[in-house]
Amino acid sequence: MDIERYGKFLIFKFEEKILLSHLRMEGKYYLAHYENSSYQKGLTYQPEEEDSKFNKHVHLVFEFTDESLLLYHDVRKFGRFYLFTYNDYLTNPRSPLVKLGHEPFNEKDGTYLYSKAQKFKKTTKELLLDQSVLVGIGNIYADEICFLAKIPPQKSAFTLTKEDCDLLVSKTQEVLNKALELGGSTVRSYHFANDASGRFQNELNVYGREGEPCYLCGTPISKTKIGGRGTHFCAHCQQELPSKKIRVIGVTGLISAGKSMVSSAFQKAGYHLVDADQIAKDCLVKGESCYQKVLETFGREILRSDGEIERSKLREIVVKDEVALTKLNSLIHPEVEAVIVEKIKDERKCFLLDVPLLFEAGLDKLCDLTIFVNTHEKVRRKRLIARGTMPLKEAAKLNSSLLEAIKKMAKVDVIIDNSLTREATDFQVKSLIEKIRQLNLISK
DNA sequence: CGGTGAGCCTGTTCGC
DNA sequence: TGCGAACAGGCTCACC
Ligand SMILES: [Zn+2]
Repeated sequence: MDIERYGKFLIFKFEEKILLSHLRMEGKYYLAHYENSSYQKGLTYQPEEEDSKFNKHVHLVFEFTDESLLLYHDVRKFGRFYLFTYNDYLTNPRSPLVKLGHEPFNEKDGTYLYSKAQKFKKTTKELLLDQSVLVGIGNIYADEICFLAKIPPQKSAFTLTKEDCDLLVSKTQEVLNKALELGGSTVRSYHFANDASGRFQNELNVYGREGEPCYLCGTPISKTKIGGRGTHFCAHCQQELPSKKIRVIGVTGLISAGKSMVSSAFQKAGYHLVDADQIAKDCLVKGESCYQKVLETFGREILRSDGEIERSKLREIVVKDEVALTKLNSLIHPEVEAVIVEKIKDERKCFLLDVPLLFEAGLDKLCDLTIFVNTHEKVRRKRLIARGTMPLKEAAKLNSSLLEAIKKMAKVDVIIDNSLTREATDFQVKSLIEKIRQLNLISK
């Protein structure tokens, strides 16, 4: 006998009949055998123990010719069964299969989802949960998909772009594949002896994490109700872009987080790069704006024989002396800012400001949009979980630069996560650029 | 018509 | 410790 699956339905192909089975919330199947059966795999089913904790929820027992049993167990009795023939189970209007949408694994991109989204009156999350659009996405996974796609679950589905839908489809595949691989998500323990439970619950970014810090930005995860379902999201990571025209973009992030990759992608898209580090260097050249002031403050011992400032000496002083660092910054930052303001004057051009200390120097106020390039957070999280410690408790042990990073991330408009592959980062950047392009077209 | 909420069920958890 | 209320992974249908 054959068993197939379509969406959340199991299709039992008996000799003459088709039985459709939907487990709803808590339905489960157990392989079993009677006590003195020749078949010995699975658990021993003793129907005479009617009131046992387990048996009282067994509502159906399939007896097969090899004496194996299949028990249908469902605490809440939400599960449903439908009986059809081979002739009509795919076509009978009463068959739940006829209303089902596409299998997400077969989607090559977001074209189909986009076509559905445009006619959809409700939110993005409800679009994902609607089995007549895509099959197999439940409440946990809808939240996780929205999080990974950085789309607010409450966003009206018809406002989704084609790129949003591309991203949603690819994240759907990612989430469902991973969940299948790990045996699903066991979020409540209705499990009995010998029950295998899933492990995907350990991978959840938002579901069931209300009030806990977002793994990407540290913002406490929010919980609301959408379509009557508990809905979890990061109010910071899953934000819409500001609705003004975006001409000047500031990018920041820890050293070697991958900022250069982001800026080169923006340059390819026609943005003019403004490199604050380079400007700061240029200011210190003999005869330039900061040269004299820095010399007056730090003395002639920072000079090389040719009269130029030796930057490594300056760094040495500043690294161990916080007062000196503040002083140096107060000399350089206004100059850098003045140069940047001058450079971005041309209203017809778009600019990308690469500024390591974007917020510290107050340069975020020049930007229509700010981006933080984040890295290694996932790796950190994996380590924490592997050690069996709570991310929350460990938060205090984070090194200061990471703490700074998290503070910055809470201020920033967009976070690009560069912890995974180059391709993954590239995709985020490309879809961001496309989003900004669309936005600017509308707001013109 | 669209959107909301009740209903189906039982068990667990949380606050008083 | 007891006790009631809220809540739970899904989906349908009545009602406003
Ligand atoms: Zn976040």
